Amino acid sequence: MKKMAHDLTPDVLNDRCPSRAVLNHVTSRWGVLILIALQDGTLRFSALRRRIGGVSERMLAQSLRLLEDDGFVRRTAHPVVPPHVDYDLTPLGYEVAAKVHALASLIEGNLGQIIAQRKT
Amino acid sequence: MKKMAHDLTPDVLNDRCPSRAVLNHVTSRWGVLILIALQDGTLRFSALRRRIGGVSERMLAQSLRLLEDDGFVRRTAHPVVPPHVDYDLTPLGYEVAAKVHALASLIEGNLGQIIAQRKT
DNA sequence: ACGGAAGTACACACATTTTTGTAAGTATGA
DNA sequence: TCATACTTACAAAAATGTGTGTACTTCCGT
Repeated sequence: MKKMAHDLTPDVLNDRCPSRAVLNHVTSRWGVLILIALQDGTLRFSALRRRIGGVSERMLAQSLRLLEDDGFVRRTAHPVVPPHVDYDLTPLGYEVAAKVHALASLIEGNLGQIIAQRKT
Repeated sequence: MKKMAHDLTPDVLNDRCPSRAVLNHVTSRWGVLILIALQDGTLRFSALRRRIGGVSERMLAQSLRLLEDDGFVRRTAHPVVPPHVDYDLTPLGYEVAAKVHALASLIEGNLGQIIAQRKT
C-alpha cells in the first residue's frame, strides 16, 4: 500500500492544503503587523492598537483571534474591571514573527530603489 | 536643521508609509504563491497558472503586474502568435521570495502542530 | 465631595469598500 | 478545436469600517 488518495505533505501551492489558510492569517494585512509589533514584547490590546497605525478595534480583535487559534499569539485576560488583556507571542509565533519581520525589513530597506524604478 | 515634518525611514507600522503597499503586494494571497513558484525558475503565464492551485487568469495577471511594477518580477514577452510570455524573478525579487518561502516552509513544517492544538 | 469625561477590551449590527470570480473576446498556429 | 496571454465588463463574495453598548475605575474641575 503506497498510493494514497490525497497528499499528506503540506504544500501552499496546493489549493486544498490547509496550510493555505494559516499562511493567509499570517500574511493578512493586520496579521503581519501584529506579529511584528509583538516581537518587542507583551502588549495589551489598546497599546497594540496604538502601535499599529490605521487598525480598527474590530480588525485587531479579529486578527488576534485568528493568530491565537493558530497558536502564534497567546492571550492573557486579567479578571479586572476595567478589562486588562495582554498579548504576546508563543515560541512558534516568535519563529514566524522573525520570518515576517525579516521580510518587512528587506522591503523597508529597499523601498527607495523600489519606488525609484517604478516610474521607469 | 534636525527636525523634519515626516519621518524619512520606512516603517510598516506607520499607516502612511509607502512600504505598507509594497508589503501588501508581496504578502497578498497570490503574490506570495507567485514568488514561491518562480523560485524554481522561469515560468510562462499558463504554466504559472497551473502551478498555483486555484488562481484565476484575472488575479494572476493582476498580481503579476503589481510584482513587476515593484521590481520583483521580470516579464519577457516574445512577439509571436500565439503569445508567449516568460516570468522570472529579479535579484531583489529573489531575496524577497527566499524570505517568503522560508515563512511558508515554517508553516508547512508545523502545520500538524497548529491544527492539532486548534480544537483544544 | 460630586458630576462628568475618558479609558478599557471587546461584541454586534449595518454600510461601504475591496477583492475576487466569471464569461466573453482576440489573433493565430498546431 | 484547443491552447496562448491577456483585457474588460459585470456580479458575487469577502474584508473592512462605523457606531453603539458595556461595567466599571480613575482623573478632572469646581
